[in-house]
Amino acid sequence: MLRKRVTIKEVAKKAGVSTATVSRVFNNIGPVDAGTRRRVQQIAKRLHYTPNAVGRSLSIKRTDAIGLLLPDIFGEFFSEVIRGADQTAQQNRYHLLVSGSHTHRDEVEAALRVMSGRVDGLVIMSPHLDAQTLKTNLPLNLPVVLLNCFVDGVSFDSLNIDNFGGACAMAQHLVQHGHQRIAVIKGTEKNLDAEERLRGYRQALRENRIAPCAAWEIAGNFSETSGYEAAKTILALRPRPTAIFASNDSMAIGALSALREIGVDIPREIALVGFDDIPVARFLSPALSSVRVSINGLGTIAIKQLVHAIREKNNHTKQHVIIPTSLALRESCGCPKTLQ
Amino acid sequence: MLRKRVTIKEVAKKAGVSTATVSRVFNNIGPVDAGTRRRVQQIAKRLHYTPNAVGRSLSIKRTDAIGLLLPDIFGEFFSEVIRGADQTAQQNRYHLLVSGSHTHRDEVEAALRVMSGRVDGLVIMSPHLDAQTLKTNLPLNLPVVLLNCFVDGVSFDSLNIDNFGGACAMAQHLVQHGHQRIAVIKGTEKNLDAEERLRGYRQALRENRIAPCAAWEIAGNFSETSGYEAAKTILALRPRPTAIFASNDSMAIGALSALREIGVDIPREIALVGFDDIPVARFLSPALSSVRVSINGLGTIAIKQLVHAIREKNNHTKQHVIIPTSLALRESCGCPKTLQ
DNA sequence: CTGAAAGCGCTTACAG
DNA sequence: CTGAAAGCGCTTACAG
Repeated sequence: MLRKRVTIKEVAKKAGVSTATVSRVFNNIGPVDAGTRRRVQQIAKRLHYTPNAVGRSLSIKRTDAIGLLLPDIFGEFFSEVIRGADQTAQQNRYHLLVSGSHTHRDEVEAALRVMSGRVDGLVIMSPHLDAQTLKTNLPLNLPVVLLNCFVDGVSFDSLNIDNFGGACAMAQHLVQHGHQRIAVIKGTEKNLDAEERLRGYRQALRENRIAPCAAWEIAGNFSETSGYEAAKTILALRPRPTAIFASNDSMAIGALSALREIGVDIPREIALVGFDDIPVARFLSPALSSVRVSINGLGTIAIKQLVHAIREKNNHTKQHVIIPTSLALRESCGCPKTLQ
Repeated sequence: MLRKRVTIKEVAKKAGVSTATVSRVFNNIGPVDAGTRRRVQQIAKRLHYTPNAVGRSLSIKRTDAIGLLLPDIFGEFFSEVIRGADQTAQQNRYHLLVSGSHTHRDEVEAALRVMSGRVDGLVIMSPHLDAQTLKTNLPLNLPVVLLNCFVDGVSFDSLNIDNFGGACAMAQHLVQHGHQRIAVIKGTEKNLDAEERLRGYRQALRENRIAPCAAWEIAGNFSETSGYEAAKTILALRPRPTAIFASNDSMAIGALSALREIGVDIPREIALVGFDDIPVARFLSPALSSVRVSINGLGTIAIKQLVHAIREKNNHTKQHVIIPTSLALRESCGCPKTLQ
């Protein structure tokens, strides 16, 4: 039996009051006679009335929700981001709405439009996105924080990982372990994180008078499978590299399984390091050395920036924050076993 | 400079047409003169106009969005669910809105209300939720699919993992390996998955004339840390169990790290198995045996059920689907090394 | 303490 | 091909 959704009107009618009164009851606002209140609540319950958020939002011009736009979601990285963001949103009395898996440009645009009407502000994590696309698809003056995006200008708050610094430090560390032939498994093409990490890697080599070499730079796309494939390619190189720098941990995990399959000893024959330090990294065997980023901190800080922007009605000086990284050194690069 | 959000009215005025025409242009509907269309588009672009989804939704009584309500999000499990759901939603031209980290009952209720107005249907994954709570917090006749929830009755579609069967089969397998003292690390209390898995474990013992023993049933909450703690407790038991059945992989990962820390050989001294078969399980060392569930299949199927419900205006016979499990047998229980 | 009415931003039969 | 007007479900000054 299909019944129409019950609205405030019907409740009002059945209770013999105006919609204004019902609204007051449901928002716990203004003075309402105790008896009236009880009657309205009873009727509402009997009718299974629940206020329609869309009507409400349109009226008050506020949604109390924050949107988080993500690229392809997989692995632990994104659940950590979501977790940090969700917690912080709730602390600030916002609900978090997540939308994911947008790889193609038109998907992103569609998602932007869908989200933009439903939230008071937006955290956007979308690798290749230009300012123009954002401006044409978002309402003027919607508070926005760009997470790991490459967008210049002063229109938006932004938050980035220190990819360059982290990658450079890690590659330096490998050199200090005595490695001279260090292969890198690159991240997704045209992805900002990927590019910066590669740049950091190259910089470290140069600083140590090692010429970067195209043969050592293997394509990858941040997935475990691509790491697996890349490792196989690397193992076939002659002379064989003695260390592998995977541009993220998922690819390092894939590489790890390839190396184990072939029976290569890590770190003795080949050292292996990753980037992100996802929670599972320390539980791998050998425990994976990685560039540590506070992943859920990413979510937390982005939401804090956004909440600030919303409170200021987006009328504030935009902030460009860079999150520092550190090295989590474990067995896979030859450092002593720890569970740091 | 704070400017008000630009609306359809302003575009209409600046373009010298009615709002109806602007609407037609933006929805690519009805006949609009090519010149008029171009003019409207130009003005809209110049003004950075983007249609307000809330106004639209209210008018057409449709949101083209589906909501996914999750409990605490962490680890790979949830990203996999989200991924499956997102993909399937997009295939059906719906946008997926995810809301997570609802543990307390009032948080869940708030989330239900917030979501319910913004979507055309809802997939709800919330371990302990009763039919009454759902009914009072959701609009009558909103299509809902319950994922891994324990709600009786015929009002909602539901989707569950065969937790009992999977756990029973895995415990049987351990017995076949010769284990007589099998400890179990339990999942979160009052969680349906947790209870069913425990029930399956006990059933297997009984079928093999092994008396279930309270000392072997260690508390846990599905997190890595709780698995770590539980393993320490188990190692102190005398006589010591020869196998550990963790109620999910995250806890197995925690247990793994505790065992390695103490220097216990897996599987020789203690066999270890998990549940879920998250992607990283096969990459652990030793590779983790686990009860395999198609996690992203969970998301996929739930969305398919929901889309069907929406199309039928919720006026269909409700379906109760149970997803089967299988055993992914690897090194950690003493089975040969494979990367299946 | 309560209600009539305007308004939030859109869509859509209807009439022209 | 185009517009005036009603309506979607709510909130909120304003008046009483």
